[in-house]
Amino acid sequence: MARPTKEQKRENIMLEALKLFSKEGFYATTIPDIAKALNMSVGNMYNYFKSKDILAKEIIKYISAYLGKELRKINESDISAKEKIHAFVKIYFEIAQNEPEMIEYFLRVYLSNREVFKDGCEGMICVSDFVTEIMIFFEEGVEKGELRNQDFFSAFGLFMGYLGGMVFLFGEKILPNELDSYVDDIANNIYQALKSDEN
Amino acid sequence: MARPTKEQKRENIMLEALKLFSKEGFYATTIPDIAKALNMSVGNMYNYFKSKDILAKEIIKYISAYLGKELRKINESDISAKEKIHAFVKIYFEIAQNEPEMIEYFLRVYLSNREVFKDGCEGMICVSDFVTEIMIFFEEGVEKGELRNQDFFSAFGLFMGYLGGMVFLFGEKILPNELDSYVDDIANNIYQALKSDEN
Amino acid sequence: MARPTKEQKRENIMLEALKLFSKEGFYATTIPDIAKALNMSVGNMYNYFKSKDILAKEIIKYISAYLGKELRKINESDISAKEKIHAFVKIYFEIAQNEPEMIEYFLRVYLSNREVFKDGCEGMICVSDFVTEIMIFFEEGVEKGELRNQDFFSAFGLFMGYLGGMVFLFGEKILPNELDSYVDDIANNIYQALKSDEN
Amino acid sequence: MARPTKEQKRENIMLEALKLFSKEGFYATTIPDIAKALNMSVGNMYNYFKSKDILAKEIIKYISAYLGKELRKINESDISAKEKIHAFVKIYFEIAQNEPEMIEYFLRVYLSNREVFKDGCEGMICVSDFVTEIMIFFEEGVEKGELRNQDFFSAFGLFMGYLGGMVFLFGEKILPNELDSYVDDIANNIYQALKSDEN
DNA sequence: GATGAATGAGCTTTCATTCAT
DNA sequence: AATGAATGAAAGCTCATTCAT
Repeated sequence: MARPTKEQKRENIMLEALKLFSKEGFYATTIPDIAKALNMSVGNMYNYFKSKDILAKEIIKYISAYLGKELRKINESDISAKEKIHAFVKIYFEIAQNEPEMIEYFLRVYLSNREVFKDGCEGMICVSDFVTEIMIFFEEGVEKGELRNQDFFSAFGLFMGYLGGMVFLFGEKILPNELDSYVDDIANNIYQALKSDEN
Repeated sequence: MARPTKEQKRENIMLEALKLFSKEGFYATTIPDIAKALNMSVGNMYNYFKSKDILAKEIIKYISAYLGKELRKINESDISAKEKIHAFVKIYFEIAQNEPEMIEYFLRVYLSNREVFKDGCEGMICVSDFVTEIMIFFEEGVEKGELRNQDFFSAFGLFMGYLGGMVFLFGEKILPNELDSYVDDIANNIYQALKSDEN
Repeated sequence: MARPTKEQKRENIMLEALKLFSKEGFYATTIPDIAKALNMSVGNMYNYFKSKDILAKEIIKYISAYLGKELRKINESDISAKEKIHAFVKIYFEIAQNEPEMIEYFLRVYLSNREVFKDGCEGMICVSDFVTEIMIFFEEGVEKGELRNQDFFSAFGLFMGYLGGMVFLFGEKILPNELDSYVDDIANNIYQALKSDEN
Repeated sequence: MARPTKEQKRENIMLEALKLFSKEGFYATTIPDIAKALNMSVGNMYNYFKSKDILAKEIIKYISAYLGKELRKINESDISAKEKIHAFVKIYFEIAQNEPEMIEYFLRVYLSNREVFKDGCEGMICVSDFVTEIMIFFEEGVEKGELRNQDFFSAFGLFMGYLGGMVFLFGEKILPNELDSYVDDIANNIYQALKSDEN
């Protein structure tokens, strides 16, 4: 078996840290915890990421790129805005169910620990890949007359807040059913909220 | 001037801690920070709250009760579901704008630091006052035929996620306008999503 | 026995740290070392000095004030410059012999670890009490015609370098005799170097 | 271009380390720092010097040999003790001005970090080349009746302490003028202090 | 000889909590 | 109730040194 490259090791570390940060919290996860989970020495961790904060920032960029790529696929497909919303919700919940760490990290680490991301992730710098795709979806929908022309942030907040809220409830084990059983309802709710009056 | 009662002092401490926790983060705020802001000794703080975690839990209950009371007023008023939604959004954004600590605490301290609230605030125990009112609103709306009879959590997630998301964007200074300028749009979006098909 | 005041404790810590720093070196002495020598917890040390660097800076100021006070006594006495030089050398060597830490600290910690004293002790800020007295001595001697009017730094370098060098040799156990046996020779050498031509 | 011999590489490393140790301090300079400055791997450094301490000791020997050689030239020239003192001071200050690392290393690394040089450089073992020349100068001067017959260490301390002190003041940027402008004053001061009474 | 990833002990510093007064 | 000095475990991080390649 070939030895992993430095880049692969970096990714390994990010994935493990992602898991721990999202599950235990950023502050409750120590560098030794991460190192131990990776069977790696503490000192060596610092050969890959110069600080815990930098590691956290790299992870959110990684997630944003990952989610952004998924959304781009949907944006590029030749379907209606309504169908795209459904596809968005579906993929989002699939990820939340199968790789919950990513969404949890977004909600519980990135959105919450402002002090950590203050320097270097101002505004939406570190999640631009992801946000950009939402923006593209929305603007194309408006252009084609499928969506109502409202303030982008109203629409964005609806999307992300709604989905995030559901995943949060899921993570808290408050939801009585599996996430995917909500896809239709929620996609519909979002569509009702965003569609142009003509539809 | 009468000496404050023990209960009043407790509230004072909670309000100050609320401010600091929401602004600086739970972990970035130390007990000495809170004590200093209150002109109080560290040791004495522990006469009122036995630990930092307990303080954090008391605060979320306090907020839930406060917000719940506001919502109850709306629920008890004799207006349509559509108007209630508008009133909800309005009061929520007003609070977020004038006393942002409460909502910020909800989003950034309570929702994010699971490890802190794990014991004692499982599920929705510590926010039940608030959640209950949303539930009442929703069920009455459905009963009266104003709202579509969908899964409660779909509706709840929409409400709380959407509003939370907007306040988050506001807190990040990403929103180009003041929060109140979004009230109509958002109330409308929510209503479109929740209303019964007959309307 | 009365409990020591906070100021007395600060002084205690400085004296102990002074001893250790000068004997073992600044970097080879750890905060736990100092705490243990004082029967004190590591954490409590930080209630008195916010960092190791700050502690080091406070110590040099303390030493400078202490030595400055000794020199002032001599400056204020009504004796000739030649006698003052002798008294200077004598007291300096006495201190070096009885409380060697002070002079050693000056030579081995303060003069050597520039990186530590960079911020806050630029130039002679932290040793001004001491340097000022040397300056007064020199200028008065010149004024009275007892000393040659040469560049102050030539004279200062002679004084401090010479005495420092001797103490250094003593500390290294290179000197075959006790320090005080050199007092006459050295005082004489300095006087020969500084005296005005008329004498 | 011929490949450098192992000995040349060793010297290269010493010169670079000398520069860094004297500028940044022994403890503030890491082995990776030195390796990077040399475009060399950390591991390979250890093929030339078995430890950081050993490197430091080799450097002081190197400096002592270098300075000793300069002094020998003066000692071997056919000039008076007074002229030799002047030549000593001149060359010392020239080196301090043009290659300040050497003298700085002597003052700030060797003299200060006793713990590092403890084993292997006791007494004057590692600086004997240099000290020997001072000794030769002094003894010849006494023999020829040019210098007063006093304790060698009094004279040595004067020499090295004085010059060291001046270089230190220079390094601290406290001196108002360039070092060479002090040569005459200082050489004269030293001569006045050491000359035999007959002169 | 040369590389640089890996090790791990040990450092400075923080902070929730306790407790003598 | 009130004080704040004291505790000590634990964190993030560094770095001399080793070693497989």
